[in-house]
Amino acid sequence: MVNGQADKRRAILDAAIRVFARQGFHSARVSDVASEAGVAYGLVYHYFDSKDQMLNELFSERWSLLLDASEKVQEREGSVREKLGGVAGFIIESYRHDPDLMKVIIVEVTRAANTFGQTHLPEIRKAYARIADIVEGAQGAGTFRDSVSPQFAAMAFYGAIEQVLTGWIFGLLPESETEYELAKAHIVRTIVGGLAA
Amino acid sequence: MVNGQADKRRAILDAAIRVFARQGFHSARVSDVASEAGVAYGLVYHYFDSKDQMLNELFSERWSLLLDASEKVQEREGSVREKLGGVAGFIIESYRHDPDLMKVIIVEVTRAANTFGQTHLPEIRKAYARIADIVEGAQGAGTFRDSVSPQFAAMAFYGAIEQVLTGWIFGLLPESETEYELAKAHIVRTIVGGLAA
Amino acid sequence: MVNGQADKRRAILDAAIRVFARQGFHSARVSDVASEAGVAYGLVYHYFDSKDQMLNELFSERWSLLLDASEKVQEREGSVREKLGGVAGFIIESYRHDPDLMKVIIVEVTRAANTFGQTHLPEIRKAYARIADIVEGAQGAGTFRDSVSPQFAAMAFYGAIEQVLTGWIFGLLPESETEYELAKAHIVRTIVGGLAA
Amino acid sequence: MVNGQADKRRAILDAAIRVFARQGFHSARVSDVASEAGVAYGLVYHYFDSKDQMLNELFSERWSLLLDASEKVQEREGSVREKLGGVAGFIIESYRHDPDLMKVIIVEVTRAANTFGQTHLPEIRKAYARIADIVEGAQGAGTFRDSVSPQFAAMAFYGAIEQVLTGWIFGLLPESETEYELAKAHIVRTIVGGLAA
DNA sequence: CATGAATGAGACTTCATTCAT
DNA sequence: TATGAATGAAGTCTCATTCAT
Repeated sequence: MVNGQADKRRAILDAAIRVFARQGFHSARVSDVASEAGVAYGLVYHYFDSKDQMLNELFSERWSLLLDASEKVQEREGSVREKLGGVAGFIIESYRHDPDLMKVIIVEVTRAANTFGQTHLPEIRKAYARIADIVEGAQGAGTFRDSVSPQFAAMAFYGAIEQVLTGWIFGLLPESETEYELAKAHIVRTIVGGLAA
Repeated sequence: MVNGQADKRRAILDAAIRVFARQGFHSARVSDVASEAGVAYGLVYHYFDSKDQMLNELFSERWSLLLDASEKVQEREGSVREKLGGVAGFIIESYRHDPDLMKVIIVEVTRAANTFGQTHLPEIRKAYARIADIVEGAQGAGTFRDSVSPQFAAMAFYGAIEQVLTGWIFGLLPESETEYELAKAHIVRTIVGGLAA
Repeated sequence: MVNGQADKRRAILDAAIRVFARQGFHSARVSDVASEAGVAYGLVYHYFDSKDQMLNELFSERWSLLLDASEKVQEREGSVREKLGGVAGFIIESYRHDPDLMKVIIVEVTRAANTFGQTHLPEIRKAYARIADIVEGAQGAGTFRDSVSPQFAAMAFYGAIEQVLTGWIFGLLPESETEYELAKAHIVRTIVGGLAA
Repeated sequence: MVNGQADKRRAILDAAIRVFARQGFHSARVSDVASEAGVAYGLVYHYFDSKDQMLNELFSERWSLLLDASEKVQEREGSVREKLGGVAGFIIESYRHDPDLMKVIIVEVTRAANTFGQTHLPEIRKAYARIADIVEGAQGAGTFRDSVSPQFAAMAFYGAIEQVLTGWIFGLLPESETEYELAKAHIVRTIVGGLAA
């Protein structure tokens, strides 16, 4: 069975997503992941070196998609709004597609300033840089005012998105297919055009 | 000596801030806090019931100040910009005053969706509500367009601020007295007026 | 292929010698043995019941040769010196022929007072008895003084040899073809004639 | 209670000696040591960093005494026989005083070519060097023939002693106060004067 | 014969918390 | 108040062994 191997590995990783999302990485025991996946304890260690490695892999797997998407968005022709909309859209789609995974990534990696955040800082930084590039382009073209640095703007933009996801995660913002679509537009409009009437 | 007591308690709390900021809450041992404070192991348990309680206290202590400030800002006369500027200003001043504490609050509580985040959700929610109130007021007055919900706008605004702090924490944004001042203005201008020229 | 079977089995056993010698029995994993032998994990268990059994077999295989040799030496005509020289010679030749195997035998069995040492005590005891018999014969013939018991003398003699091997194993004594030959003579001369001038 | 601390630490170390001697280091669980000492599991780790450290300390503690004794013996005036007798005597007395400890040292360290043996090789080597020095002195004085190297002679001498201890440990040689005394004399006589009549 | 995925008991180590002094 | 020894539950990781293919 050629997929038997890959399937179990995937099953463990998927179980890890659910367990990490539910209990948090630190409170999640490896045995929780194993039983969630319906496999024996030791099999987890057959496929992964450590509990940490699972989280690392989960993060990198998803984050590299985000980086690829940001890359493409930036290279494509289009207005700033379209480009920033592409980035926001991808992140929100990622959440829509697998909210647990995005929760884990945000809560355990992106904001975990000490352990995993530090480990993946280069990858994280790259994503911010992509956004900053977009802003910088718009400033060069005169579409954006240049009173704020591109890096600052990138942080504000990304932070706004992440916090909306956090709102959904914590149950502070209403969640629905419509809301997801609205959010994409709203985020960009808020950051680009501002809240002012 | 009536202050001897208070001093030791304070010393432990302050040590906890430094240790939690440096190592993260989970990696920090109670003994680390004790030795950072220069007191004996067991004394921590004389003043606090548990390791968790220290973090809870640290959070609530600071967060209540934020709530108070938001309250006052809202009640005071002034433009939306001034009000939002007041909130952003208070948060950034909090970071300027004690970066370690704000780091701990953001990393370990505000974004920790499972444990402490859940515990303090009511308090956290209250802060978001204050911001939403300000937005709602501006929408009622016609100063803000009402295409986005006040709650959504509040999240975007707060998220932008928090991410700027995160940028400082991670060393992704330049940090200086000037930068702090600029940030206050930039955040409000970005969210209220947008990035567009 | 009747030898295909035997070959794989032998390959595993030989690999075990190298791995046990390199890492020690306890630190050696069955998978280490398998990969050293270039066979699959489970095949080890096709040929052997357990990890222990490999060591047991390794020991018994070699030790029985030593017992046979001691037997023959004892029965043969000759002086005590020649007989003891025969025993010492055989042990040193064993080391010369396969140092890893002798290292494993000495380190993991002969001196392992609790586990394998106990298991193989009867076989080990037999070897000491052969040496004691030789000494006893010499004492009966008046060639050796009888102030020490044959058992005691046997231990001293065997211990001297084993420690010389240990010296080679640990790199404490120089090792070369010449040294091996010298050692054979020196050991016997030292024990029989003493160090005194 | 000023000795309370030291007592518990000692008790654990002493318990470790008994447990390691009985079950062997690898088969001994830390919990076995703790319950043998009558203390809680965790207290072992209050006093020692690891299971290994206990063995290391046990070894070094005793071995340094042996080194000191060898040092003194060598410096003292006296014949070679007296000097070698001093060394053999000290080792045998060590065994008489605490057979379990000597068993552990020999079985788990002195002959454990891989882990602990390697760790303590410098200390072990020093002891052999002391004996070699004595032999060298006797060869220089013409008391000993110089056909064997001092190092070789030292190994043979030390090996003979250690094997006698091994004989006691394994129950292969009779053990009694008288036997201990006899052994001291016999070992030296055997190595110095030889077995020949 | 051969493979290597799957199992699960076992052991070390950590560390929050308690307690005697 | 203050100390730090003492407790023991909990969790990660290892690895011998089994088993389905």
